Amino acid sequence: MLIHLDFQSDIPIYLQLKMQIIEGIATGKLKPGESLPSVRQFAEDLGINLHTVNKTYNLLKQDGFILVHRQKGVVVNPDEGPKVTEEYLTQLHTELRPMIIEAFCRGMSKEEFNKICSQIFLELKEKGEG
Amino acid sequence: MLIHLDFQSDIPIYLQLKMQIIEGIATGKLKPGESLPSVRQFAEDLGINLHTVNKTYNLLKQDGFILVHRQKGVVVNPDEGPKVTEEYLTQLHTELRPMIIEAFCRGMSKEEFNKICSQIFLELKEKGEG
DNA sequence: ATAACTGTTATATTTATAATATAACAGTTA
DNA sequence: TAACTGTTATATTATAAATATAACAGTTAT
Repeated sequence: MLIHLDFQSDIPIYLQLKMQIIEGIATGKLKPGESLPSVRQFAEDLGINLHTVNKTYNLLKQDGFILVHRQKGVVVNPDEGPKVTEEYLTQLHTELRPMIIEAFCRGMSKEEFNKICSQIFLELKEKGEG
Repeated sequence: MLIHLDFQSDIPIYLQLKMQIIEGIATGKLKPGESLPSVRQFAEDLGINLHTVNKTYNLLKQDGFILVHRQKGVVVNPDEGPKVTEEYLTQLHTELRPMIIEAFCRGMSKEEFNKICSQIFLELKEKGEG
């Protein structure tokens, strides 16, 4: 699993890492049941602190993307991953709203907006198949 | 212009204020050419610091949503507001990507995702007409 | 059993950002 | 002259991110 962290970004490292792991799962680079490095090994590989990786793992565990076995270590959820819950929909709506408000204000139509979203969806699908 | 700030939110106040002003412009509650309170007056009304309002105004000015005349004070851009620039599209894409990755990972189809976006668009349109 | 590993927890420190507090400057307006 | 405008500067407080060390409890392989 190849990770690239931007230390100059205003996005916290633990969130960058979380996103890229989710992307790995989404595109199939990380298969269900596949192991992830230990917090110490991953931290060393990425040149960051153990606690930063641990923070990321805790978030992913909380969302149901990964499981933490006392024996097997950290593993991509081998069963069904997290689904579209009510809680998630609320969060998604909260995050989308301000973005759409600005898009609307700039004169972007919902068709244009949806086109951009669809394109990102297709890119993910292609990565998953390719 | 009615503003509600959530001091418990993890979203910074200056961003909450920025979003709500843009929403006001989007929904027509703030008309082109309309005046906004001075930094001091607005800060007093909202119970926050002068500099927090100033930070918001500077961001809105930078994006072209408002103008700052030495005489007239702060005014909603009376001409055409900011449009869909290349820079904006890049930013939008960067913000949308992680959200769509998670949606995709949770098994949400692009049709479902677009439906949610469309609904938010329609809500804004209704507010603007109503 | 000893050693090396696992996630987890605790504590402390450094760094960066958000927000506030005062103060002042230059220009405008009544 | 007095009261306002945005702007700038400086300092302080509060919070979150990231790091540094250390330890604990359980597992695994030698």
